[in-house]
Amino acid sequence: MLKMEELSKTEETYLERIYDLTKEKGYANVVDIAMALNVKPPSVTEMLQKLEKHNLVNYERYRGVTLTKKGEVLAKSLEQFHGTLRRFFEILGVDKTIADEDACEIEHSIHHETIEKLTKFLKFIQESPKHPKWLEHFRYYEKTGRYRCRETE
Amino acid sequence: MLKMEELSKTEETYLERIYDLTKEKGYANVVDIAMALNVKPPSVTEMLQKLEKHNLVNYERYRGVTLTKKGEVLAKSLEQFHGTLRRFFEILGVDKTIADEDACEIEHSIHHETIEKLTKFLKFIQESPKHPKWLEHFRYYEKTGRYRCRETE
DNA sequence: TAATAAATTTAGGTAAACCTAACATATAAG
DNA sequence: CTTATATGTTAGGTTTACCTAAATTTATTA
Repeated sequence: MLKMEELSKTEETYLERIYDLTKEKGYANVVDIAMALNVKPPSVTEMLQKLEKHNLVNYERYRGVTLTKKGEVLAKSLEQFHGTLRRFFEILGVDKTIADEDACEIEHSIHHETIEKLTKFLKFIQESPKHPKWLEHFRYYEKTGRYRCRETE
Repeated sequence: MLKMEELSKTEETYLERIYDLTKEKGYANVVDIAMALNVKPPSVTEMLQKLEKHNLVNYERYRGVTLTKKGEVLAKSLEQFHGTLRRFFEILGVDKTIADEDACEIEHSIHHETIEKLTKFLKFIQESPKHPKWLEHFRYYEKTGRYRCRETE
């Protein structure tokens, strides 16, 4: 699997934004990255230089940025896990905006093993033949604190 | 609910360690906190001064530390959520050590709403009359990628 | 009780990630 | 094609959380 240990959480966050912008426009520019991350342009420039050192972006002063192959692979796997987390929180009934924010926070701080188990768990509950009923039961429990069906086993 | 927004993640982490040590020995001292958090004593002293400013600990130079009421209430709720997260990861099949580390990382970075939903979800799956069977099915799915029972609904 | 050892604090320094203000380059408009 | 505006970069500064080395205080023990 990918070695992400060497990247800081912040680097990963920038990488994802660059990936998103690149998907939209074919490249990413400083102002847009800054807006997306709620920071000022000089912070972006600084980070781009660091990302380039790590061979994650192709960066030319005063020109836009694109991801290297390595950067893209990493960004994709980050985004995939971000999605997993977000969907999981939404299933739990967390508000969409908050689910997204929390996914964003968490995706950079947990072990790969946990990511994998969570992904499998989400697939399990989403693809389960019992999925719709099961979810209804949870929603009911969530509101009332009681189990809808009492039959055991 | 508690306003945690004003505390940094690091402050919360120290608070929890102090809480643990206090439960064990009645108070916490600098060396033990430093060991538990894998930092050097001067970092602890610095943080204790900060925690005192926030009225979370009773701190006297060269003497030990104890939590204030405010600090204790906060530490308790942090620890409770830590436990919830850890148990959840363990249910998913994550290794105990990793589950604990990840719980520790996450507990300081997500919204209260998410914490609450997760807690309810954990109660739901743990107290469910179907709990043991349900878990078996997940473990089976986790290993084989297939659902054990095929009956729908 | 004086001397040594252990624990704690202070002083001063580093790295990451941010900022503002000033400067440089690129783009667009006259 | 030159100037005005956009965008991007550099220089230098801040904050947080860490560090080492050098005091200082407390505890131990000879």
